[in-house]
Amino acid sequence: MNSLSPEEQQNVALSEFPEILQKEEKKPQEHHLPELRNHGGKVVMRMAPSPSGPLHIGHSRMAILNDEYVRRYGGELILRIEDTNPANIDPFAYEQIPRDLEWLGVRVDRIVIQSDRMEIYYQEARKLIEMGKIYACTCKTEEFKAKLLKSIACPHRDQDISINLKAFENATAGKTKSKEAAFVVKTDLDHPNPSVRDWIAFRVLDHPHPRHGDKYHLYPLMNFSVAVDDHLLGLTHVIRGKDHINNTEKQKYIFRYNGWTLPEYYHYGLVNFPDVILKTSIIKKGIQAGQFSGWDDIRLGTIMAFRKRGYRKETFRKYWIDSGMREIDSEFSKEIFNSINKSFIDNTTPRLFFVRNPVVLRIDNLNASGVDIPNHPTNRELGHRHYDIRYDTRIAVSSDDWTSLQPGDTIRLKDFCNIRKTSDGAEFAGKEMVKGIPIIQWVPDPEIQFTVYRPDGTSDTGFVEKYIQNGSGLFQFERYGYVNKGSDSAGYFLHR
RNA sequence: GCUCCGGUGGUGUAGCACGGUCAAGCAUUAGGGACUCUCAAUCCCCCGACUCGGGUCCAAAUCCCGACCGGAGCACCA
Repeated sequence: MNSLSPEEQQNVALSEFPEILQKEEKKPQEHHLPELRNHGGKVVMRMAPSPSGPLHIGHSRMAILNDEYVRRYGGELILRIEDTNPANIDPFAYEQIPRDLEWLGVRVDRIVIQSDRMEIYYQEARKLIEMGKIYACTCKTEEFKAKLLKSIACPHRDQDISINLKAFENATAGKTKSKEAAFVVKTDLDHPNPSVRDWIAFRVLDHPHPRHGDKYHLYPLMNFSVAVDDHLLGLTHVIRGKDHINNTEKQKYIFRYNGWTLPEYYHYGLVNFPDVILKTSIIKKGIQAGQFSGWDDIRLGTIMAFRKRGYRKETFRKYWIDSGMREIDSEFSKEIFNSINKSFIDNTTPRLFFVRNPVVLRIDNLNASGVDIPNHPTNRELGHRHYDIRYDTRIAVSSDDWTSLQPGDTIRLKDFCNIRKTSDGAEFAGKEMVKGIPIIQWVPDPEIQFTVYRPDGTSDTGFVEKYIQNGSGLFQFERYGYVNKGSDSAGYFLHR
């Protein structure tokens, strides 16, 4: 069977086992996301990154999952920038996050910045204080924790509402010192999970905010502002990482006290990214120390870095849709990701020869006047490139190829001619294709030095064809890999 | 330690809500082959999994219990 050509194989299958082919025609097995619960028509969804830095590959999952569902059902996708911790903000992120999302093809309908909504959180807090659901606590952090661990109420828990209100006004007015007071949501002191018992909703913090300077002194913690916004923004479904499961439990108390309807929650499993640098704190330090060139350093796992290397946005989407929304933790597969990416680029990417660690040869008796090389093995639309060849044209090959040969060995310069290695150089060995001999890439009249930077921090340098100057974007360097051109002399390695 | 969640081939998943059509599908990787002036693409073939032990049932990957393993959270980060 294997000795037949593909068409012959097809024919045999067709005549002898028609049911096999029919079966395959049934469905191309497109992966798709499950239906959402209670999605009565339109949905309102959100993604909520903190502006500690640009988005990375991990964020892309949440962005694409949410975007996919809003596209499917219609509705609204909100980008909510969660900047209620002024100590962990990189102002650059405010502008870069929307750019990252746009590049990913995520359609954001509305941007909400939490620090612009402080008065709303204060208002909601006052309401809950008046309802007796939030109290001001002036315990020391350690005492507070210790008590909760034993399910013991702290002395402030039942103090008069007027005291709590007064404390709140003092705190918002900046009359309270950091750590001197916190505002706590009453939940259930007997809740099995100690972290859900009476959790802190606001903290006093004197740290300048990049957007608001010293205007605010009392900041909501994530669980409070998220709950309030999820309701006020009309969220119908929330999709986020499993690390938020416990937060969901806490947030539900705010919904319950206000009589608000809960959104449907989904939590996808955590993804482990081996060998990918994602932590913004590490990246920041590295950039400051000059170890990384910036947020788009190709050694990083940021969206900017993937983009710089030439990945297609479609790859992110397909990868995350394929991964689904299961709650199991998983490992990011670079192999699958790259394979998906290749399927998007292969047919439209022009080929070029690149010889790293080059050896420049003069070929004795070179008998040719010119050569045309196709830019793609099957896609004719990409045309071809032409070189004039003289008897003394110098030719570069990769030493990786050349040094493995013995004098007398013959190889073929792809799409051109055969050469034979001699004791001190090379000689012409005919133009006709000889089956079975190795075929290598080559560069005539080598002039253009090119360096390929690789994501592992290494680089390769050699000669590339001069036609690199005529194009931009992606090339496939034959037998080497895909490279995204940065300039006429350097580029970034994408994948094989 | 406590709380919660989860365990399908090397990797990513489908199936599990309503047990039989699943001696388990797809993709990727590894291997073999066809084709090919790339060690690419394409095509064909092939290796490979329901964590374990009990239970319910005519029938369990699917339901129940236990064990084991893994993950997350554990309070002034998001």
